[in-house]
Amino acid sequence: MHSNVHELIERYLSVSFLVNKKAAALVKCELDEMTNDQYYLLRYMSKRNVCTSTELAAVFAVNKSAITAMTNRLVEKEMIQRLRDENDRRVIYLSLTEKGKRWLAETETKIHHLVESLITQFSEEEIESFIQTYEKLANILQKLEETK
Amino acid sequence: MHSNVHELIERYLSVSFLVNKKAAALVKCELDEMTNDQYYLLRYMSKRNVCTSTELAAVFAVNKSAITAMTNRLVEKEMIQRLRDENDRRVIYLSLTEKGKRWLAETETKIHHLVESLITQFSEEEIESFIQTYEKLANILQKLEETK
DNA sequence: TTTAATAGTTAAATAGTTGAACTATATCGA
DNA sequence: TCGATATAGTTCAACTATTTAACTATTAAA
Repeated sequence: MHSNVHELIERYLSVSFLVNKKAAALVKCELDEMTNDQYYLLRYMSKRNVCTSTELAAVFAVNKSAITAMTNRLVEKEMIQRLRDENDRRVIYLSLTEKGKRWLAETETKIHHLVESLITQFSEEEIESFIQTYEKLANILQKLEETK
Repeated sequence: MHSNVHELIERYLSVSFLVNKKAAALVKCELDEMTNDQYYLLRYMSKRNVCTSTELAAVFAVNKSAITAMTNRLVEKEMIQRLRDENDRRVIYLSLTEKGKRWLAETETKIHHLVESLITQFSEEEIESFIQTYEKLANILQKLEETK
């Protein structure tokens, strides 16, 4: 039983590494002139509608200065815009521009086709339970962070 | 049924992104003076015992010049060494030094404890079937690459 | 034996990241 | 109300990771 846990951990480390790298490479092929991080940033911002640097730093698990650099590049590309809060002038809201929304919509279509071609090779039950476990793991990681 | 697939894809994209970022941040905490990529590189090389730049480039899904840069840094840190093949003088074999082996062994212990604390929150059956699906996905991605 | 292919490196450019120091603004307690 | 403290975000220097194109060296193939 104990050595089994050890083996499961090894398998998990190897497979998660491999899938991450290969999936990132596939996603990248669909992103003309944009990077994977830029895609995920726009994707997250689009879901939240509006958000702040501090929030992004927490979600991406990086320093705020990394977010400043990334958002600067996205502002230059006219994909997002900054808007200062008039009540609390420390905070700056980030949101997608029309160009950013257009690009994201087109890209999401491509990425969905890509993921669909992979996901449909599994039964619906298998994928459903896979994602459920994955989401449990995400929750555990989220809570772990909150306790620190 | 069809809109369900769409939703599954969305859930997969969100959860895989989140887990990747949070897990990478946790792994990083255990790696003093080394980066996540450097850890995974040493880990892979250790499993293969000896390998080449070309092989690493394929596994990491990056250009060979990226591997040259990464291995240069690891040679500087005395974690790996280069050895030219005497039969085919184009190829250079990469392998861990004693220092590299020592560091990796210590680090693997830490990472295993980390993953164990997460993995043991699931039943053995749940983890087993999760990893099995994950491995199927890895195989699909591997084959997809080979056909290209 | 010229020509192809293969293995790896170099160099310039760009993206992502950290950590420390910084500006500006808001909040809180005496 | 004022002075200390906290919060939001930026700047800068240093570094890692990556790509693309041009390159060297070596091997294989016509």
